[in-house]
Amino acid sequence: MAQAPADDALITTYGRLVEAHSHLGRQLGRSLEQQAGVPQTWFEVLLRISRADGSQVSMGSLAQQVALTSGGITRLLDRMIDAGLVERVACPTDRRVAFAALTAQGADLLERASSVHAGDLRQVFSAFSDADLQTLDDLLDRLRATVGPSPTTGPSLAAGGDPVSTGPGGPPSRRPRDG
Amino acid sequence: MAQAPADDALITTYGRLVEAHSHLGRQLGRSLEQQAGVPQTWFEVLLRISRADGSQVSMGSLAQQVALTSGGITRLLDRMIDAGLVERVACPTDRRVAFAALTAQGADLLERASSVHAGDLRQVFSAFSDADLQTLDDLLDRLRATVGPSPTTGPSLAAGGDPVSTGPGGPPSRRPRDG
DNA sequence: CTCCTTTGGTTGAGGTCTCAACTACTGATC
DNA sequence: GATCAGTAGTTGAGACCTCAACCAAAGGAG
Repeated sequence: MAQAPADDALITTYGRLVEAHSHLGRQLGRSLEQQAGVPQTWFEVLLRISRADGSQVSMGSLAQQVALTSGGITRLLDRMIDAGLVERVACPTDRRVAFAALTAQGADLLERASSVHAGDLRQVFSAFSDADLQTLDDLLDRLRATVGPSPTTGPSLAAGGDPVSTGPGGPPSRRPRDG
Repeated sequence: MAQAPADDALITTYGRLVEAHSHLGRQLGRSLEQQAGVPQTWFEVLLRISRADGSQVSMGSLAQQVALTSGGITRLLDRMIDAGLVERVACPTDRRVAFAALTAQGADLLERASSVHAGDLRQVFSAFSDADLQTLDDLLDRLRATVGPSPTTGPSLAAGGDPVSTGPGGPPSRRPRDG
């Protein structure tokens, strides 16, 4: 385990990121679910759709934004459609493409959930100054930029208009480990 | 969505954190798996065990550190034990407790994987100055601190075993950083 | 010592995701 | 216009996780 202390520090820094995200995510997700009745994944989808240009996004773009594979997004949307929150809209210019759009009910729920989420975040960030937040935004953006969003099986690029950016795709492939 | 722009900004900031984590995580996980043959979850576990006091951790503590429920950690360990990387060690003073410890093979794998991981991280952070890293560490620590470690089904709080960082909650951590 | 509450961990049932194979459609080439 | 490679999305099988019920041991009260 004797590695350069600098490497160790990097690993630890990354560990901080992972922990910050997982702890926050768990807490915020729980709150969202209890107070607004929406799983955090659903909220994420609703938000992305509403922020997209024309309030609709292709499945592929959505998949990238929420870090799911195309297969994953298909089923997630299926469930949300069953719940009456979103609907599939056929693309008029490319019949392969399916857009996701909010229903009135979905938009309504998003609004309520956003309010809850914002409240939670205000608490979480209560000890952060505007400068802190700005710095954090900057660092996270740079971090995000180092690696292109590289999820998915399928789509390659997203259409614009997302809250938190979009970008080119990356290489797939993976080997499962048998147990 | 008539909400205060400040709220909107917070939501977006949090979105950045989520994205930074998910994109990085996916990429690093893939690399780890391809180059070292370890799923990133396993790596995380190996690392936490090795860094724990006495190179052993209780299941509960481990569960918290990797953000899994107790049920989840039980099975994860089962798989890793099957693979010969870790072993369960009975606690001599409390027969309810099971410790996880590395086998020689596990320690070996960890060492190789750490090297891969550190290399990846060096690339990821290549555009970050020492000051940047320090700032990032600080911000993430503060973020982590706003919410206590979340409850995982079962254990309420674990003994010791600070995450992956240098010091337990207290003062903002000092990072040993050298070229 | 016995009862009872609390805590650590494991197990069964159910849910969501990834991977890989497959269908449908587009656009380029001949 | 027919062919073929590439792209968008869906679907089946398998992996992994969470929730909740459960067992075993520890610790305090009577």
